[in-house]
Amino acid sequence: MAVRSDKMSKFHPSSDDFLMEEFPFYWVAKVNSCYSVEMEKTLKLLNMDISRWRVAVLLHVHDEMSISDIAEHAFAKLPTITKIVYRMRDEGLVSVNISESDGRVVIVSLTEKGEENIATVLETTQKLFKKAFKGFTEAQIKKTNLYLSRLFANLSDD
Amino acid sequence: MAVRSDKMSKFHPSSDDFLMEEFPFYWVAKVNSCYSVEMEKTLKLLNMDISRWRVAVLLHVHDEMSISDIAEHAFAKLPTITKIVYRMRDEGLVSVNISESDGRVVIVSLTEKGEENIATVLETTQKLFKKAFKGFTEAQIKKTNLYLSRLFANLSDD
DNA sequence: TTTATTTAGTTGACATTTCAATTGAATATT
DNA sequence: AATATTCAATTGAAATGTCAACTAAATAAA
Repeated sequence: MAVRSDKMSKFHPSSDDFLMEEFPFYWVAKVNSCYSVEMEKTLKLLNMDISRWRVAVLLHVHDEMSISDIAEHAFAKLPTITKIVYRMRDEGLVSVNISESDGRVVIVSLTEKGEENIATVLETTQKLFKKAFKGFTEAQIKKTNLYLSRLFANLSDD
Repeated sequence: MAVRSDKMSKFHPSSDDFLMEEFPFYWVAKVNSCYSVEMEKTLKLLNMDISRWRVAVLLHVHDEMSISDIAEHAFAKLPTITKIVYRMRDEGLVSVNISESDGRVVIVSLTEKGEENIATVLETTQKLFKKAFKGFTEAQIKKTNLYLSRLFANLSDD
């Protein structure tokens, strides 16, 4: 037990022998940032950004979502998504309708223009994803997902 | 070759059998977001936020850094870091000096108050890190770091 | 049925982030 | 030495994200 906590201590920023490069959350932030920057390069050509992209790809996969569904899966707060959605509506990328079964709920879906737009983005970013996973086996990608999902589960466990 | 690209295709958002939960960058963003939210809870008690924390922990580890060094390691743009640094200076957390060897360079370091502050944060966030790594062996943490660092290397490789 | 509570979303004020343009120091070129 | 170029950092304007307070619909409690 003493040995185990000794070995593990270096992963905590308070430790004397702590190294940033050993800290998973450093790498998570670094990869996330780098991925965002690379995506932005492609998205800028289509007057999109990471926020619009996240919303659009969710709608591409799920067809119809409420504002709070989107907020949950796009990792942003409700007011943030509200504003992104109406920005995207003003740009003709999504359509916005009130749910028939529940008058409080706003249903968002991609317009034709939105679908075309995301198709272009997906086509263009293919190369990026290929490059990102270069040298990874299927098993390694799955393991990456597994470790990350476990970190997430641990963090959100109360 | 055909088999391999078939197996790998589901990790690309353009694929028909794509699932968000199989997409590493989805998990990266999710973990990053959840980590940030949890950290903010602790940091708020000390009038800090993620930005100040990132700068402070870098200075805690490296003692002295230029603005652009900080920008590079804190994953933010130069103007962003400039403003965070002077905000932190106004709050008495860091001191700011012009480099003696190069008049363009601004050297930033933690003040005593800044060090005290980060010590408190580190103490308080110990629990969070313990929780996050619960069930992880040392080897698994290292593997997580390895996979993430490989994703990063691939992404930033041109 | 009336009232209270919960839930989904919106709005305005505010802090923060970013881009584009700029300053000024250091280096390279002529 | 004079000029041009590059580099580090700063600034103001514009866009974005978030909190707190609010509206309105749905549900629960009285």
